[in-house]
Amino acid sequence: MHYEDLINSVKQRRDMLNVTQEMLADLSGVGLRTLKQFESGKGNPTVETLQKLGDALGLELNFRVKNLIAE
Amino acid sequence: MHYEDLINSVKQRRDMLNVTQEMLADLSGVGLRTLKQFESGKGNPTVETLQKLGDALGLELNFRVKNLIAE
DNA sequence: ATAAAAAGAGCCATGTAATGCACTATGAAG
DNA sequence: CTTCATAGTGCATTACATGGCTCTTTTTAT
Repeated sequence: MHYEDLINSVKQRRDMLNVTQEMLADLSGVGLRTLKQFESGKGNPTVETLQKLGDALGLELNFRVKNLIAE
Repeated sequence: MHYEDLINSVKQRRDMLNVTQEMLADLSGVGLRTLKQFESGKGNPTVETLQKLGDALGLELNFRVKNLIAE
């Protein structure tokens, strides 16, 4: 999963739940500015930021073994 | 997946591949100091750092929808 | 027991993530 | 076209992640 996929996971999930950036910022405890930067692809967030967002959205961050065959 | 699970994913995978911290630091392009901090649970790495480590170990970072029932 | 390898920690400099505030851009509804 | 909600950007500040160096601790092998 590339970085953009992480971004899209958050965006899509947020849209699916009908939550605005402002609401998600409040719910997750992540600053609105930080969330905006993340979603617009500008940042290099820390794992803590990702986990806060994930927690608020019911997503969990994990490492998966890559499938080398079906890239 | 909690933060410790991310750490353990890297440690276990590194051990499985018989790679030292020093080797992984070189392979991934992550500083040895940073890797040591991460594995010893001290840090709050950026997603870039996690992805570099993942790339070198054949792991990919992703968001999964949480299963609320079987926590 | 001891030596070598690997892992962890302190110190420090540099870069940048996080954040608030104010402003702009985009988009939808009237 | 205007208005309102939502999303994106510039700027400045603070906090901390990164990474090299050195030293200590732990683990492993002989």
